Amino acid sequence: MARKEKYDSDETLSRATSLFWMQGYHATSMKDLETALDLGPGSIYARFGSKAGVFEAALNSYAAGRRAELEKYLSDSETILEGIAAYAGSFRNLCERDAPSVACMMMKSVTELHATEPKLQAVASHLLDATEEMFAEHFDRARSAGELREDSDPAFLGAWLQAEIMGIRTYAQKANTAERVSQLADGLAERVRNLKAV
Amino acid sequence: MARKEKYDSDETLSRATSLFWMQGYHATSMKDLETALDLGPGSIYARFGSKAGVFEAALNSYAAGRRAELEKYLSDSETILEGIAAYAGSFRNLCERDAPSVACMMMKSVTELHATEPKLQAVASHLLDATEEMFAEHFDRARSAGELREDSDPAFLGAWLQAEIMGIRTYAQKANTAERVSQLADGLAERVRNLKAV
DNA sequence: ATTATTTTTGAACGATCACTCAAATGTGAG
DNA sequence: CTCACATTTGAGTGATCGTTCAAAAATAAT
Repeated sequence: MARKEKYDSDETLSRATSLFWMQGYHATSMKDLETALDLGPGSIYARFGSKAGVFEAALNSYAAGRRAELEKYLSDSETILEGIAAYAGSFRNLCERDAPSVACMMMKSVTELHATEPKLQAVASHLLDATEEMFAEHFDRARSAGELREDSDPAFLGAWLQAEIMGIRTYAQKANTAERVSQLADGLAERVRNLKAV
Repeated sequence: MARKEKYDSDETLSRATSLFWMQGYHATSMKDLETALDLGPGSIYARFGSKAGVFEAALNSYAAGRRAELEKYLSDSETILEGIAAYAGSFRNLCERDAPSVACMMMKSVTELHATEPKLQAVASHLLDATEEMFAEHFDRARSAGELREDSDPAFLGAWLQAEIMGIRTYAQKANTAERVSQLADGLAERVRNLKAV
């Protein structure tokens, strides 16, 4: 029974994510989504309920992708601290990536939607909190493993790392910043490594 | 000859700036502007030419305000480096301010408009560059005055400071971050002070 | 084949979008 | 008082906004 979905739902969602990530919420119209997803408005509303619903799903999918990214750096590194540092340093080539935007989608959303779409802004805010929490947990594990100085504050370091990354990614939105971005990312990675216990 | 303008042009511009700063470019409609400025569409188009024209004027006005702000901290401080540090530290109460947005308007614009309004994005990008340049010049003056270590790179420090501030201001867009923001701003001010020559 | 169920299609809705322009209004010089 | 002119007013432009929904199409069980 039942007709097949025209496209795999993951593929559909990832196209929506690209579009929203690139253009933001308000600048992306349903028409844009219809052409990008190659679906009629009815199909989109049947699956997501509203434009805001598509956005929320896209944002969650984006966050999951970023989570996986960090995990990869951690599992590829000898120590936890080195994993975090490698992740931080990975932003050195931010400007050369062919992503929909150099800025993080959660970050873009939390600033764009603050005054106009409080519910969606809250979703983005919570996802960023979860990311910060994740950073903090890894710092905490590193401390337990004796990699970090005893007087380190993992919760603060989580907030600090998130703010640092936000800074670099926002700075990278300016024109001709590739070189500086590399320097900034290198500097950040070094500061993370300098947290190491003596 | 000629009828008087209904309002002082500075007042008009500052209201437009508040609105765009708060809501961003795409989420702000001409209707919004008409009510906020208490002006008909004809008047607005006569003065600014287009919605983009209003935005550009608002952005320039915003940038001038920020420039003045930094100058104030510098003239109130004994040394140049201390002035910069005081400015950096001033973001400790970012969340308590009653500004239209905790995030910087240039920063919001450069991320929001990248894909959809390249001309306006370029305006924001250039204004941010001018700000970075201003930071760099002050660092350079500080170095010449012997306040900074000889091996300091003022141009890099300008970029670094801008990215740091961007990070804190974006982080502050999340909910319940007032305390963390204070810690981050204090930390930044301290790092600036640590640039001092030994 | 028929039926039940799911999905797609796309025309259409009222609201709002950025913007235009002719007419009204106010102002100071002569 | 009159006239020249800058400015405001606000109705109206066509286009696009997010959304709805009835009808068509596709699938799988009976």
